Amino acid sequence: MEKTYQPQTIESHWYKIWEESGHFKPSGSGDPFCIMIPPPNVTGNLHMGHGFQEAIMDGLVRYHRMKGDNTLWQVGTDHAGIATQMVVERQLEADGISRHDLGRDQFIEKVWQWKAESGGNITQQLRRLGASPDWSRERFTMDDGFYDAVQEAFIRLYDDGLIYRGQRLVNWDPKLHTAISDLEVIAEEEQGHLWHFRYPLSDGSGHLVVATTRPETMLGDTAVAVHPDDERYQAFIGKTITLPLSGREIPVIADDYVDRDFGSGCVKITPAHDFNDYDIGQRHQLPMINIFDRDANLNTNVPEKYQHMDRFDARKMVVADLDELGLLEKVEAHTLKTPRGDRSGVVIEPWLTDQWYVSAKPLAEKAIDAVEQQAIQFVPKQYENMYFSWMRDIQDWCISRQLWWGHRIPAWYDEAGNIYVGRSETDVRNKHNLDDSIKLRQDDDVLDTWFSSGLWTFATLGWPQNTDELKTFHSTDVLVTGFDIIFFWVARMIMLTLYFMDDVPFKTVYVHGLVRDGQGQKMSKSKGNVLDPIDLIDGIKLEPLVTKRTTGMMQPQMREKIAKQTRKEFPEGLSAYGTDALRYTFYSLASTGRDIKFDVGRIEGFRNFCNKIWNATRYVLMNTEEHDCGQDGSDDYQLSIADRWIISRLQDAEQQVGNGIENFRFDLASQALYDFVWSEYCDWYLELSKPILWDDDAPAALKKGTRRTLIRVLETIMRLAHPMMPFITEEVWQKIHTLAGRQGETIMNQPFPIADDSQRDAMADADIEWIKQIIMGVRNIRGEINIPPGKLLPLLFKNGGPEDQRRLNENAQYLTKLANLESAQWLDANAPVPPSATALVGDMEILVPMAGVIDKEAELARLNKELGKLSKERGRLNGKLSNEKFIANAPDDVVAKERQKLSEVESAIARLEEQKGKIMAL
RNA sequence: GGGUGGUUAGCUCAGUUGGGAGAGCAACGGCCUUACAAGCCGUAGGUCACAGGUUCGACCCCUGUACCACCCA
Repeated sequence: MEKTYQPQTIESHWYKIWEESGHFKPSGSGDPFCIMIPPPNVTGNLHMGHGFQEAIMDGLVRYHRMKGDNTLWQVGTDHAGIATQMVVERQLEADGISRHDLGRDQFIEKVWQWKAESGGNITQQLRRLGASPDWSRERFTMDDGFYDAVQEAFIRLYDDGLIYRGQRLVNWDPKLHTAISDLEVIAEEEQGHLWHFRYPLSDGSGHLVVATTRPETMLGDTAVAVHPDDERYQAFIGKTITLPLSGREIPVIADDYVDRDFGSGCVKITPAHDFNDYDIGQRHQLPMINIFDRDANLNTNVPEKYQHMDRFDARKMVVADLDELGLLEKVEAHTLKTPRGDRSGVVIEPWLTDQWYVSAKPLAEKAIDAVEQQAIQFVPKQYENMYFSWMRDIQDWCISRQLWWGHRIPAWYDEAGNIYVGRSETDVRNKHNLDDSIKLRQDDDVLDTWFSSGLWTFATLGWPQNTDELKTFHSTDVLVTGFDIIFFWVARMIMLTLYFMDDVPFKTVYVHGLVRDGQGQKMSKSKGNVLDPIDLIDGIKLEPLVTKRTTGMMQPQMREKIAKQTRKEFPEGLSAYGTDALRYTFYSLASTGRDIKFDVGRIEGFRNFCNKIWNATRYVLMNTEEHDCGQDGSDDYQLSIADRWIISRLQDAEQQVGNGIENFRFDLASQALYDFVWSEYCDWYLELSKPILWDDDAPAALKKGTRRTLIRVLETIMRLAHPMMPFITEEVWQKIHTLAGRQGETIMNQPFPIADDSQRDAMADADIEWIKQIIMGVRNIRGEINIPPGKLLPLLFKNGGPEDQRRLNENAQYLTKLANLESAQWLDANAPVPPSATALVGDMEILVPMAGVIDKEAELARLNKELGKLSKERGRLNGKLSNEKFIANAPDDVVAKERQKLSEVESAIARLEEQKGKIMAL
């Protein structure tokens, strides 16, 4: 074996073998367990969020596979309407072609071509993370079967009266010319202004001052609103305003939506261009005046001088014109949340259009019930509140998009505008007895991508056919996802699945936090703080990293700052940490919080952990290969106290790791494993094995027992760790499993270790604890008073009981080796004691004679430090025990425990004081 | 404005019926000791955000405040 762990040489090797051997497919036996991957965007590249999510899912899937479950991890990608269409349009643009030049059919052809060439990027990256989904079942939301399922779903919902066409305000992207969902609108704080305008009353009795952040929309105002209880404006309610510039007469209305303390307390109402104003407009039956065209330029509903102007130019002109009329009262700087399209970056307009909607209320009722009845559970639980609050106030869902790439809406119109929904034009004609004399035209729009991904859990399993897979694996077990898409995806999956399957899509939703950088900042291209999981696996030099972070930026002026910051943070670039270390870092961060701060310092620690495992394996192999370690199942071996101890501790580790995974606490599982491997198996057990293996006089049966334990515990650790670190565990397991008496092709389908309480051994635990106490006591003396580590020391034992004496007799060889002793000698009660440095193990004193090695002052300092700690503890205990109420009220066992502690502390103080006196007297 | 989560060692985070504050990294001192210097040994470091309350006893339960983050309006 190499002397250090080299991840890159083993990862691709094992992944290829796993995939080719079909180990990712369901076994066909055992309880079904199924996870659906949240389908990544086909245009996407792997980011840290995917990395985290994949690590969790793969951990769960590998765990269940090892437990013997019939495990399916369904994989696939999402066609991502806007994103994909934009990618292809940009490519065409480079050749000077627009999609309109090509026409719809040819453009879609181009998209499929692009998908064939570049659409597999993200799935290749998933493989690098060690993900083990069943690739043979990979689906795409636009593939034929899925397309049919989506059409079917639309038609059924329409026929059942749950889909309708209507005119509403939508989030309109004036650049991409489509409605977009709330999820695709990013509202970020930007610096703007608050303009205060005087709106003259029609009766000439004065004016009202309205404040607005969007002056241009005043051309579409149809009212001014005040709060009904606002004393300042009572007299104005019911009067009218003559709207400047357009001269329209509009009413002053009262509505308690108005915030009296914001601006002047008077609000202009523009129902066609603001969501809140729309609601007010509905309540007061106000007319809606649409003043924008599809580019968000002003249309012909405004005075001629503003027509066809860009909205921002119009803003300037409106302000200037009002100023000139003496109607501009003041302008204040104002921070506001500006909605922008996350794809286009332009300001989104609320805009009145004809769209298709799903009636959400009837679907939501059952979806709320399912969570209330615990048919679906959220982990952590508090996300259920988020879900409920959204569900109980749900709005109808706009599902049409003005794009070409996507699931085309299966609706046809005749020339009179009648709507017919069906599987095809022929189907529609048959269904409604329409002959060829009636011209039909299919709706141009496609469906929201979330509509299709809402069917993901069952359409991937073959719905609408009632396939075996559907029967076996639906409903699925766990959905792993970020809280940011609870509304947009999770909630909609629940609604649609209940509707079509009369069943929940999944039983548990594990909601994880957002992966941020080490400072807690959201990772984003524009901030230049993005880490690519692949770079953490393979490593990247500084210059390529800088280049990567500074190319293709929306704001080139940031380039220098980002370059500087990157050079400062990663002067050496990033090391190649390997997949297992990356995954382990994710697990260690997978607690219940909402932010996952990814600190590069931590991944290094876990790469070192991999190296630790690697080197422990080297040690074990050196001592077991070519030896009888019971691999044939023979039982002529004897277990040492250390063997019994590590086996006992292993049960604890197995239990904690298993519990952690079952409860989605991968942080606790990974921590328990780390502690066991490093702090118990490596730090103590491997060291304790040496005195036996290196002792030529040790009995063969004892050596065999030690070898057997070394290899078998290591083999068990590999199985315990496999779900979290698949590669190194497979590599090591392949080298060691026959020595541990195991057979099999891969660790992937070996049994996951289950704790066995009969293997716990309280006596071994106590004896080893005693040994550790002594060794640590000697090491403390050594370290504190500067005795060279190589110096062999004589050690005396004083004032111990029979149990101490037994332990010393049985375990002297461990003490000698691990504490580097020259001798270990039991002192009788009245034997003379040389001046010594002392440590306490219970009532027993261990003594290192000072002659020649120990500095008097240093030892006094050490004793004083120890005494300081003890007397502080004594004060605390005395205070507690002299409190009568404590004695009266606390449970007896607690009181007894505190008394016991006090007596131990007092005895320790007495001994150390005595010791101190002796040393001072020297 | 409404809601949710958070505030524990210099940093990133654990702490599960209220009963002796922990880990990793960083720091300091000492070590190439035949698995591992990506290591070993030792040490130091915390009014558990703040203020009240309940309790014999509070990091933990209750109330309020401050700050941070996110969601909704």
